[in-house]
Amino acid sequence: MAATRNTTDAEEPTARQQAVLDAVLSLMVEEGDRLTMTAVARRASCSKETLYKWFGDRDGLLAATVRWQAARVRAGRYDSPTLDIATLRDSLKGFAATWLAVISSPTSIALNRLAIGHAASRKSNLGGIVLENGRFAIGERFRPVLEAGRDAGLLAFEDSETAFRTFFGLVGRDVQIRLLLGDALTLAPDEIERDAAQATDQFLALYGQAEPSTKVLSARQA
Amino acid sequence: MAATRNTTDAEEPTARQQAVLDAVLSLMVEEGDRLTMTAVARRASCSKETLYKWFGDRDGLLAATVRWQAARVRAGRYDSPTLDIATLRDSLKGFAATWLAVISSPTSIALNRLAIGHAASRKSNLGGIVLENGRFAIGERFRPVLEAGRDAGLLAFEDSETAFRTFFGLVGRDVQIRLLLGDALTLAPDEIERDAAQATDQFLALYGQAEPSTKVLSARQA
DNA sequence: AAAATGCCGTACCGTACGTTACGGTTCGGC
DNA sequence: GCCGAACCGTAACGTACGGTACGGCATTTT
Repeated sequence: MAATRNTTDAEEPTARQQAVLDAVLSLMVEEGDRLTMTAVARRASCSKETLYKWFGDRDGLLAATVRWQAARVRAGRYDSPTLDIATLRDSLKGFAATWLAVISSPTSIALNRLAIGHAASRKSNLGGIVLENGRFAIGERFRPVLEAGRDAGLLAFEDSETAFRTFFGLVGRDVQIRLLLGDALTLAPDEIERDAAQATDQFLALYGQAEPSTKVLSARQA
Repeated sequence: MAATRNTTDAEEPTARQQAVLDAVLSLMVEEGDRLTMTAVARRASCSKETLYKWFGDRDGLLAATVRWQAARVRAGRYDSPTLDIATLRDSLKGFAATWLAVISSPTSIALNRLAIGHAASRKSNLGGIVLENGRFAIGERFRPVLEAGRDAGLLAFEDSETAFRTFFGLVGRDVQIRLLLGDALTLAPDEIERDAAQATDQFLALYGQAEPSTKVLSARQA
């Protein structure tokens, strides 16, 4: 209900158009707010007239950019949710690490800032598109993993959505809001791995079926 | 390090100025992006010249508004962290419920959207002010509660900051980002109570010293 | 070869908004 | 009753930016 447009109602952009959208992304990361149509045209070496012909108006360009970036992020796959605890843990940890890497990337930060600023106005919900391709998309891909874990007797929960929201909170904590507000928080790859592992252990301590006492202890450390 | 200005470097605004800042807040909630100086002057029944004399420029007005709202939210007190488990649980749950109520309030949403949009530009970090008075302020007030719990042998953790960040994640989950992006998520007071209780139980299951097996089970349900 | 199409670069228009300036009004002090 | 300060309401200015129009060049089509 949060998004009115799905992600497939527009055909794939041409190579030249993809170059334009990449220019928008780079400009967004570098200049943040100063994302002006003139600047996009200059960066992409195209005319404003072309921008308007291809994307309709500024909001259309931004929406196309969001979808373009979403298609790129959606690359990761997480099938084969096999049945032993080690594999499940790896799947969870992989999810967590991927998600942390995404939300801490400059592109994601700039994109979310833009969408949030847009949500303040009314028109053309970029926020809905971002939600649909970010938070909700990952939840949708996460559900089969959780339910396979439950079917294998490794996890116990009533509602997979609720369980996922807990995992989401354990993984993200205050990272996204701090980055969005401009905090100079940096996440090195090894930190991401460590935080992902901790969140996974904590999640398994809460929802795992196996004897969790040792997991609880290990989950207590940073 | 996230904020360059503290919250006490400006004297208390006069009653008339507070009325102006309240006008800014109400306008922010209603109009979102369309927060124009002319609109503020009209809403507050004052002249633009007065706005500029009192607050310097638009950013000064916004910064004063953020500080004014922060001073209002900071009202809640959480002392007397006594030593039994029931009181500790109540303190945690009270914290969680207050925080959920804050981040889901229209004022907080509008304020954070504004600050995040501002963080995209460079000048005058509203984001830092919001962080300092929101996320970091509550963490600072939370620390004594956690450490009292540890001193009483009820909690086990090495770093109180890390423990708090876990609690933060368990409480907030995806609520704030969804609301900021415009999702039509509503939190009724009884839902807040329930979610706060669940997050508290989950946190105690992870960090509590007492036998956690029953807590783990109760924390599994939504 | 000529016409057409697609696109770049740039100049231009209209508007929204931050900021300033100014005339008129209220009010406390003498 | 008068003065000056503070403040309201509004008009005016400058700029930034979304959107449009147009001339020129290259590639394709007929």
